[in-house]
Amino acid sequence: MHVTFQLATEIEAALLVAAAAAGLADAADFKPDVRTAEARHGDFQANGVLGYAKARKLNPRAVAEQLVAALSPALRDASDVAIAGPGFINFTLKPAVLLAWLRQFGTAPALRAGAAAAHAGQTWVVDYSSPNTAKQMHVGHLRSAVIGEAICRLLEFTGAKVIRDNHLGDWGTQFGKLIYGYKRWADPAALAADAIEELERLYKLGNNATPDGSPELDEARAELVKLQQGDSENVALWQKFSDVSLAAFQKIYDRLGIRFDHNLGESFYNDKVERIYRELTETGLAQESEGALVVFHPEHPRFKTQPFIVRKADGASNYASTDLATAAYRAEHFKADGIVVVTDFRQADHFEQLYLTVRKWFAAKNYRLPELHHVTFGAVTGEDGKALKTRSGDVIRLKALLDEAEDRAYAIVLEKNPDLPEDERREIARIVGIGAVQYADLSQNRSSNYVFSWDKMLALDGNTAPYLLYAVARIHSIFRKAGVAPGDAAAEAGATSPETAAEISLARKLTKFPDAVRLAGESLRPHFLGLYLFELAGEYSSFNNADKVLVDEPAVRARRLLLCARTLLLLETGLGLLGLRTLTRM
RNA sequence: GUCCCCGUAGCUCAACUGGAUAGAGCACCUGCCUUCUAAGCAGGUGGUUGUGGGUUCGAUUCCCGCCGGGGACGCCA
Repeated sequence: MHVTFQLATEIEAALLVAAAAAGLADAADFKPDVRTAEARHGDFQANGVLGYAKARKLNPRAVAEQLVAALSPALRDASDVAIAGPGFINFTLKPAVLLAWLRQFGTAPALRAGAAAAHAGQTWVVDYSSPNTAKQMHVGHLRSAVIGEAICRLLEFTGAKVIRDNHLGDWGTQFGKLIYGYKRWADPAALAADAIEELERLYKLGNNATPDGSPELDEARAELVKLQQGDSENVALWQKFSDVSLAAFQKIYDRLGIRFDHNLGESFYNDKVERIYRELTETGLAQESEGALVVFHPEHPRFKTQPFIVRKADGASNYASTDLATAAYRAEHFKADGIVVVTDFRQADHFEQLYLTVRKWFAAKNYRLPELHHVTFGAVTGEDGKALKTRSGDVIRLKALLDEAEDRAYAIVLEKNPDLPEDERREIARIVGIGAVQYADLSQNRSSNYVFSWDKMLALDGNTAPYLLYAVARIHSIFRKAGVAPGDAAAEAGATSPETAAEISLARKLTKFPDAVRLAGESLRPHFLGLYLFELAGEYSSFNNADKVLVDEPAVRARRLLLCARTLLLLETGLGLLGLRTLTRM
């Protein structure tokens, strides 16, 4: 039997054929709207009949009956078809079809090939994490990094060439103060021990020593001017700041499984802004206002009066100028088909103005316009809704958060599995602890603020990474005991179609993986995949509890081993797409 | 003042972008380990989806008005 990766798409196509065959009035306008259904209704449901019938003042159930009568024999053989409610068409796949799908998409390459159609041949630039240099990363930097990496992996899996670009905050007035502090108070021993810690201290000293209106502030500004004019000493210092910062960031990124292709920060675009001023002016988009160069958007309720300032009155560039230059660079140099920027929601206005401007600018110059996306999330705050602080008043550092996560996970491992070797306990603690932190951000879809809580971030019960990892570990355990590798062809050879309620329920869930990946990829919301994996792990756990795998009957054993192998494949693949590592034992 | 986001069970969150009886976890209660890992499974208690209208076959979802929380609004990024 032939099955496709996206069964929903296959059913949708069959319904379109049926619409034409049934002679529906303007059948070409009929949109089947097939989606995954709640299990009690079937595997997939077509909702399109309702809207179609309503627009033409037809009885939706009668239209549904016409369509069902005209369905291809292949689809009628493959599924139970039922008309329900006001006019839904429900499709429940037969066990033999479930088995066929599981056999056809039984390997990682097969899954990847099936999913790759969505963004095949496209190049996407993803801009995420983007911390400021010379400062430690804190918990506020976590979400962009975790969500951004998951989006990268989803885009790659769905066929795109992904360019990971860390748009560092590595330019601006703060460097004058940092250089001022560095030249006076730098402690070589502290720099050697923990460079970024020392840079933070020097920045604070520099900042405190240069209050508004002071001659010290003029000196700090002079340092900045020297840097901008290419003074060799200051440029060398700036380079050193960048180097030690990136090295420190990479230690965090390594723990999160992140590696950037480029670190093109604001400094990279600093000399690419003249063109922006010129082209925005010559296309009539920008105008002088109070000495600055600004863009208004007359069609917009607020941006018709709220300016997008692309050049300051003193002639200097700002965030807007470099972001415009960045968009052009990504479109032209990387030939991006899509650009994704991941930041917290407070920058929503800025990006709305930016993208409005880019669209008009590119249209006026006849440049090829990539898809432009701003992926937002809520800010991380303390219990009081204000910026997050520890008891001592400092922000919580990302390193401390990850350390704490591993420590808590280690304590649980010691309690649950004291007999494992120490090395393995540590490895489990790393994967479970970091995974819990990642999943805390990937399991929810909220643009409201995120109130930080250690217990929430490091929760190990319920809808968390450990629950998913535990299901993975249990499946590995079964294969260890069976003495075969997951996916072993001989072990699965005699598999029959799923039969028991738990087998069928699990098999049905497995076939929904493509829909979860599609949904998460198209909407750039990884939590849809997280939700699916959680539900899949739940189905597996129920199955694991209800049906013993390693039984004597060869056909039953084979089909259950197949179900285990596919569950493992999809859980490991899916968790990998979210950026989590998995275990074989825990 | 203008505009944006958010408000769902005691708590933390879902709800496939308008679909069917709004679902999970935590907490609380009842069962299940001589049986592939109990970091688990089965079940129970818990809802006027902030609020009042509107749109329609159908609204947590869209529109309007309130209430509450957060945010952005001319030279920071």
